[in-house]
Amino acid sequence: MANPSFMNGVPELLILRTLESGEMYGYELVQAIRARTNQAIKLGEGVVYPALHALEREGMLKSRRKLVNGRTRVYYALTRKGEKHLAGLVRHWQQITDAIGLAIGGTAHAATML
Amino acid sequence: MANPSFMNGVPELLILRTLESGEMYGYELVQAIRARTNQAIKLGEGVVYPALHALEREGMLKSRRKLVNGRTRVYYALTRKGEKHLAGLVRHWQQITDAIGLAIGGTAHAATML
DNA sequence: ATAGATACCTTGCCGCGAGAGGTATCGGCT
DNA sequence: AGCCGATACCTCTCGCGGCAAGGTATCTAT
Repeated sequence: MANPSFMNGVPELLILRTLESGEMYGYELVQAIRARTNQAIKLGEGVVYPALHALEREGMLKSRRKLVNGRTRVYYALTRKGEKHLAGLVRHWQQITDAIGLAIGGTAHAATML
Repeated sequence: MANPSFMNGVPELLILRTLESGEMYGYELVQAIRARTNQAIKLGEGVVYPALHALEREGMLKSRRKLVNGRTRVYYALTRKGEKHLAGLVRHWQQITDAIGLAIGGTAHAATML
């Protein structure tokens, strides 16, 4: 409860970051993330939609409904609060990966990577 | 079961990688990881010990008991299988972080540098 | 003697992420 | 007309990883 496993919140991070380039709707977001990560990370709708709802509930996002071709789309956009939150998440993620990269990369012998 | 949340297995990775520089016992491992990550990542004993047992069960590690100063220590060392497994984990982790770094780093402008 | 470090271990909880399933509309194919 | 795949939204439940907390025992220093 206090420490939600230092590794969590990546989907949240990805969603928020992707939304930084402009408002998007859920379905679009799912594919955008897939594309942005070169298919390496595929968040399903079962991850994205609930996250979107939670994020909006917390005031990180605001939504507006739009009717396009008879289909309803719900566009989400970052709020100021969401932007600040995102900055923190990015910083945190960078810390984590730096730390792990340190532990993984540099030890006794240099890795023969790349 | 098929896809155990692309983010999992980091403790496992850290443990295996730390063990690469030589055999260690659980308690030592906990502190070593703490130190190697500059206190950024602190795996508790409740994470490390079960992981160690599982890893041994799977043949990634082998252990030997050693008596030092009247205290029992269980030293764990990588097996060949463990080494191969570790290599895979590292590769996978690099993919993930590259992908996320790509999505996070390059906002609008593509970062497909060669 | 008491407390803290060393060293091992297990239990139970919980939240995240994933899959599967559900509704509905649109377009293309036959 | 009928069908299917893509588009677009949603929710439920399950599994499991990671964590805190708790439990045992020995050694050392006060």
